Amino acid sequence: MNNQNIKPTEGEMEILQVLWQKGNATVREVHEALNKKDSGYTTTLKLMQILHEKGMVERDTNQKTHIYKALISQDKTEKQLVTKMIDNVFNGSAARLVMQALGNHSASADEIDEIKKYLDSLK
Amino acid sequence: MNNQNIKPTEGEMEILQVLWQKGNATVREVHEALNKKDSGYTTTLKLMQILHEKGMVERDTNQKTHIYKALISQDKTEKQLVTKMIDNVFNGSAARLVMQALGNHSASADEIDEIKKYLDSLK
DNA sequence: ATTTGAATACGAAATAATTCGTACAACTTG
DNA sequence: CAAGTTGTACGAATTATTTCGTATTCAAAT
Repeated sequence: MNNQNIKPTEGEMEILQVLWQKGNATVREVHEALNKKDSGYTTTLKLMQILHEKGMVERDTNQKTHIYKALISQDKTEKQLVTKMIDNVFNGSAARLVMQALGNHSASADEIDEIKKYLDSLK
Repeated sequence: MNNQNIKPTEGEMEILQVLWQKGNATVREVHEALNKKDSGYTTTLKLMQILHEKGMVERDTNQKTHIYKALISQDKTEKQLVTKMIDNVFNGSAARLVMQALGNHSASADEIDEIKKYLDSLK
């Protein structure tokens, strides 16, 4: 089984988010998307280089300005993080996580409808 | 607003889990509950002392063997972690987290019903 | 051609988190 | 009471992560 140990750090996750959203991007694009006022350009660069070393992203180095792209799947990575949280924080109960997530009025009415539809589709 | 900055590390979270579950416990009880083969007793002790320094737990030191108890609320802490995950991993969409959680860890039919009821109550 | 700007490379400092070693105090028991 | 056991305290080593400084390269513009 393809049991790659995907474990991006928090900083790495932020970058992966951007790559997943944009498809591919340069360091500068990522850095600007993150809009971090507390850390510089070379920090973002370094993290992206580390992601590359770890095999989580690939890059096209044909041009001077390299273009990065995520190699690990967003879905798999999300699943892993959620599973870990369910186990570590909610003692294995997905339902508890869900209710905690919704209780905080962080979901809009539209989102709630979407979820209901999804629940129906599960049967 | 009581905006205490609760930010337990991963190791601290593991210990808090045990304390929330047991109500209160000694270092040894926590250590054994965690059943960590990769780190020793004094590591658990140290972490619990740090939790105390940070004000996240209290302890009764009347006896030689101290008795610890969580001071921060399980609910608030869970909310914070979930909110953080929604922001960091799911770009602010609680719905996406919920669907990831359900698609994965297939919740039981009962759990799904429970969640639906819960969704209705939110309107 | 020289300067300037934008890029990468990468070691190393700074910070955060975990783990351990060891000293010492307080029980327990033979 | 002496020896062994169990506990706390806590500095320091280790490991992980983030951040930066600086060298260097390449390309564009003067």
